[in-house]
Amino acid sequence: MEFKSQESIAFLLRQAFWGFKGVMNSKLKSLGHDFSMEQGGVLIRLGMNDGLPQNELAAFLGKDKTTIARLIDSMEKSLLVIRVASSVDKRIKLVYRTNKGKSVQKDVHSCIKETLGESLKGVSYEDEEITKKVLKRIFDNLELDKNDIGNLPQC
Amino acid sequence: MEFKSQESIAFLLRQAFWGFKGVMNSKLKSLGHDFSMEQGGVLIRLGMNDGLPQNELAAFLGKDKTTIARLIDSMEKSLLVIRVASSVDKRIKLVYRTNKGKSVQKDVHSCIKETLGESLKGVSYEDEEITKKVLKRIFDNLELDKNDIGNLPQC
DNA sequence: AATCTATTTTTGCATATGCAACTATATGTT
DNA sequence: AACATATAGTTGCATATGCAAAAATAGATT
Repeated sequence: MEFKSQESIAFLLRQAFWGFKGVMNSKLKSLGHDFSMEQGGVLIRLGMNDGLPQNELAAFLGKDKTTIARLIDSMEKSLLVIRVASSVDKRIKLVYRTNKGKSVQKDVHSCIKETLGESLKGVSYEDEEITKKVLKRIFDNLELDKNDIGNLPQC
Repeated sequence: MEFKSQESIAFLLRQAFWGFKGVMNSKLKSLGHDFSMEQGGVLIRLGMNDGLPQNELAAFLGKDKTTIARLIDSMEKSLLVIRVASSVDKRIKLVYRTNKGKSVQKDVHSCIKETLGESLKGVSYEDEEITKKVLKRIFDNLELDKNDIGNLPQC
C-alpha cells in the first residue's frame, strides 16, 4: 500500500484541530476562565443572535443536540447563559447570554483572533483562502455523505 | 468588530474535523466494528512499526499520554492489541497488534481512503497540497506556542 | 549504598461528544 | 375530539480527551 495515512489531510486536520483547541484552552485558562473553547463557541454564536433555541445552536456548531444540551447545562451552572422557555412553543428553550456571558465573550473573541494570528504566521493570504475553501468543501461533501449512509459502497 | 469567527479557519477546521470523524465512525460501525477512528489511528501507526511504547504513540498522534493509556486499555480489552513490558526498561510497555488487530487495521485503512476520496471530491490536486501545507504550518506554529505558554502576550 | 532526578505509565477528576430511547409539546388528519 | 406524526429537549450509556498527582523504574552523583 503506497498510501500513507499520516501524510493525509485527515491526519493533518486532526493535528491542526487539536493543536488549536489546546492552545485556545490554555489561553482561556491563563486569563482565569474555567470554560473551554466549545463553550466559547456558543457565546460567540449568541453574540451574533442572542436568544437562540438549542436546536439552532447545534446545527450551527455542527454538534449533536445532546452535546449542546449538556454544554448549556454547564454554562447555565457557571452563570454564562440562561434558558428561557419560548412563550409561543413550550418545547423550545431559548438561550440568552447573561451579563457575565457577554463580558467573557469578548475575551473568547480576542483569544480566537490571537490564536489565529499565531497559527497562520508565514501563511499567505491566498493560501489561507484556498485552505478555507477546501475545508468548506470537505465539510459539505461529508454532510452529503451522512445523508446517504444507507447505500454506502463497501469500504 | 469586523472579524467573523464563523468564517475563520478555526471554525472551518472544527467543522471539517468533526465531519470526517463522524463519517469514519459511521463507516466503521456499518462494517460491524465497535471501535472508533481514534483506535484506528493507533492500529495504523502500529502497522508502520509494531511494538511501540505508549510514549511514542502519544507523540505521533499528538495526544496526551493519559489519552493513549486509556485508548490502549480499551483496545486491549477488545483484543486488538497487547501490552508487553520491555525487558530492557521495565517502565516501558510496548504495544503490539494482535492478529485481530492486524486484520481490522486493513478495514480502517480502506475506510480512511474511501472517506478521503469522498471528502475531497471537486478539490484540485494543487489546492489539496496547499491545504496540507497550511495545516502542517498551523500545527507547527501552535506547537511552538505551547512551549512558550509562560510569556504569552495578553490576549 | 543512598539519594536525588528523570522518565514511563497509571489514577483521580473534569469536560466534550454522540447514539438510542424517552418525555413533552405541537401539528395534521380523520 | 381523537389519534397519528413530527419536533425540541432530556436522560442513560459509552467513548475520547487532558491536567495534576502518584507509582514504578532507571540513571546519575555523591
